[in-house]
Amino acid sequence: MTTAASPPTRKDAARNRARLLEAAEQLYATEGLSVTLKDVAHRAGVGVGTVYRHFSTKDDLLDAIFADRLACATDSARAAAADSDGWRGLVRYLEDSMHMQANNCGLRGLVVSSAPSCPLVIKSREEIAPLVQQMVAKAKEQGTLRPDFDATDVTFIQVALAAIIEATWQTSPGLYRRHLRLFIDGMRAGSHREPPAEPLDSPNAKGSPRAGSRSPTVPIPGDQANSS
Amino acid sequence: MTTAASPPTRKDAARNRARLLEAAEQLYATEGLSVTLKDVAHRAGVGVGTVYRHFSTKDDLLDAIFADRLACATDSARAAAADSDGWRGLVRYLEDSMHMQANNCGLRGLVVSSAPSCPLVIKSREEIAPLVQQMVAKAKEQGTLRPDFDATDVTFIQVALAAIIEATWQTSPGLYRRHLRLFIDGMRAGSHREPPAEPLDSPNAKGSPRAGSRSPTVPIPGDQANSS
DNA sequence: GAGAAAACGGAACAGTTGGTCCGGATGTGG
DNA sequence: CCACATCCGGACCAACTGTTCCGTTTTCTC
Repeated sequence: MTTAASPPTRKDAARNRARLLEAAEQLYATEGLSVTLKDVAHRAGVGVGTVYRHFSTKDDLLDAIFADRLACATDSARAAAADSDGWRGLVRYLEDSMHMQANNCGLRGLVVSSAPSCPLVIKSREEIAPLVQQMVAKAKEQGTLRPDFDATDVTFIQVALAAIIEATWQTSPGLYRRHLRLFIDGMRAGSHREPPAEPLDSPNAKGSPRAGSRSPTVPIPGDQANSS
Repeated sequence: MTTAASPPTRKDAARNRARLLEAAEQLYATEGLSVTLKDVAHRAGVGVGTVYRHFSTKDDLLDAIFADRLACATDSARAAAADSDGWRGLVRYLEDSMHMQANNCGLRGLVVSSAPSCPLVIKSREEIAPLVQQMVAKAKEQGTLRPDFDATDVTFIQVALAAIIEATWQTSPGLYRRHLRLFIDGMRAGSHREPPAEPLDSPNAKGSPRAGSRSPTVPIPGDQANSS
């Protein structure tokens, strides 16, 4: 379909494309998704128009840059799911994925975004989800993961730790591992004392679940149940 | 000092101020800090100029609105610190503070912000910090909190859970309690298996602490230690 | 080389945002 | 009832974003 008459790419075009990719990769990794296309162009030593000649939109550029990172994350999940020890695989996947996020601000932003605009991010999530389910199921069978743990909780742990990394990576890049360990210790079989709330897909996991269970220590003015 | 010739505030001025406060409170609570001053003015039925007549800047407005919320948070911490059972106080403080954040998007944004621009937020943090330290110390003495827990970890738990709330409050407003419980279970004395990383104020809690401990499951291209 | 096709660069555009200004409406005190 | 201080409203400004456009430059082919 696309075999017809691909015009032989010009030398300068190829060079600029490479420069753009490298500049964007560096900038997005260190500065996060908020960097401007003007910044990318400037760093690459080209004009903004050139950026749009190679990438039709900003999301296109992001896709091109983070393709291998996301593939790497999928590989990590695959390897972890293949581990015969479910618990070990799960812990390794968490450590690996958070390690990647700790070293790439842009990747962190992509993973956390609730409504990702890049198709590759969506694809990556769809690929990883069943792998995580495998790990969770295996670890539960083997009795090392607390039985009320849900596969969807893994995503939220990643979101939570990403926020911690975001707040601390400049001053203590490795601090997040401390709280990852805290989460992991809470995931272990036998560490829970009370029945937790319902997992995500439970229909009645909504509203203020504490209502009637006990009154808060102090009145809470912002409480939707009280206000107005 | 301000007793001299306070001009008797005009009726419409007082009315508009009240309208602005109510509109801003509602909007910031439901929409988060990203709402525009134009939105606030429109909702209050006034013009933007009127907003700036009453509040010199956006931060001023935020301070005025969230003053009682922040005071409430401080009260919660005070009450929790007064609990004779350190563990119970700590858990209640976490539950209360997260409950407040779950019901107010704007408050959540203020608490999470790494560089708060509102003076009241800074003041609130300074007041709460020693109270949290009291709870942590007490719970450690009583042997219910794992001894390697640090008072600064409380802040990060709040940041982490705020991110979870941010991602889920629209679809499952109470889901965050599930992960709060996960964290709490990880905080219990006796739940840890390995020595965790150093707390925040440790001088050597930086760099990739995993280096040399073991190689990642898959190569990580974004790793700063590998790249370039 | 010369000429055409392709790529380049950055000014310009549209859409945000927080914040300013001033003519005109509105209360208030005498 | 009226003069005057005060307040109101929204047009306006500056700064920022992603994106488009077009005159100019570079490269490739003959």
